[in-house]
Amino acid sequence: MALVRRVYDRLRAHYGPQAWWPADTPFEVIVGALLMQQTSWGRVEEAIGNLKAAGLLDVRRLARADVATIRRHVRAAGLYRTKPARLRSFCRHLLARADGDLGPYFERPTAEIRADLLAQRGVGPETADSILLYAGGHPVFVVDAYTVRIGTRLGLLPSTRYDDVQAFFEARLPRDADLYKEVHALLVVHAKALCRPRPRCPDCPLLRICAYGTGRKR
DNA sequence: ACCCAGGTGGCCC
DNA sequence: GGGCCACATGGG
Repeated sequence: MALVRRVYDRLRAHYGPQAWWPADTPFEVIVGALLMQQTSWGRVEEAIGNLKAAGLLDVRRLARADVATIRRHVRAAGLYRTKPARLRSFCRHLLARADGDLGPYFERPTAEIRADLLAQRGVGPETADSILLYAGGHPVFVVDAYTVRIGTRLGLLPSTRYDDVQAFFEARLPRDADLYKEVHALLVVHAKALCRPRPRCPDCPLLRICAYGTGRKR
């Protein structure tokens, strides 16, 4: 049986269903994705909470707000000299491109949307794919540092380039957005729990799969 | 006092 | 193409 599938089954059995991304609306997912870079979810949650409390968690409001005002609310998410401006810039793009309406925005071929997202400042492959998958429901597999860490530790990845890792997983899983969401979420949860930079292997659910577990692969 | 975090863009060879 | 580096806050 395919290894990737087995990894998923074990993680799922160990950690249970994840139901990511935590957000009330697709727009909130987008804001979260733009803020999430190189910080922890708690900081993003705080930033989004601040925006929400200020009535700013809205495409038009954010598109019109002062960068300084946005910065005040999202400061805790770090990188405050880049993120606020990029957030506003992205909102302006959504207005120009789809009148701020995400329904139509996501009703195009995946590759087209992805190219459009990647053209925005501050949107790289992971952010673009997170938006596609978790806000738009498009079946693209999201790769992050954890995916690469676990994949490498399992001895699975011939290349660690983003597109290669993505293609690797997409080739080994049915093309299903909900499945992609769960697999990605489980990889993150597992990396946070046990697959740290210095791994703790004794009760790892991937024990006889991971090279760190028994010294054997498979 | 470190090191790390669900990246990205710029620069260098 | 691959390999560094800055970016900034807050937590362990």
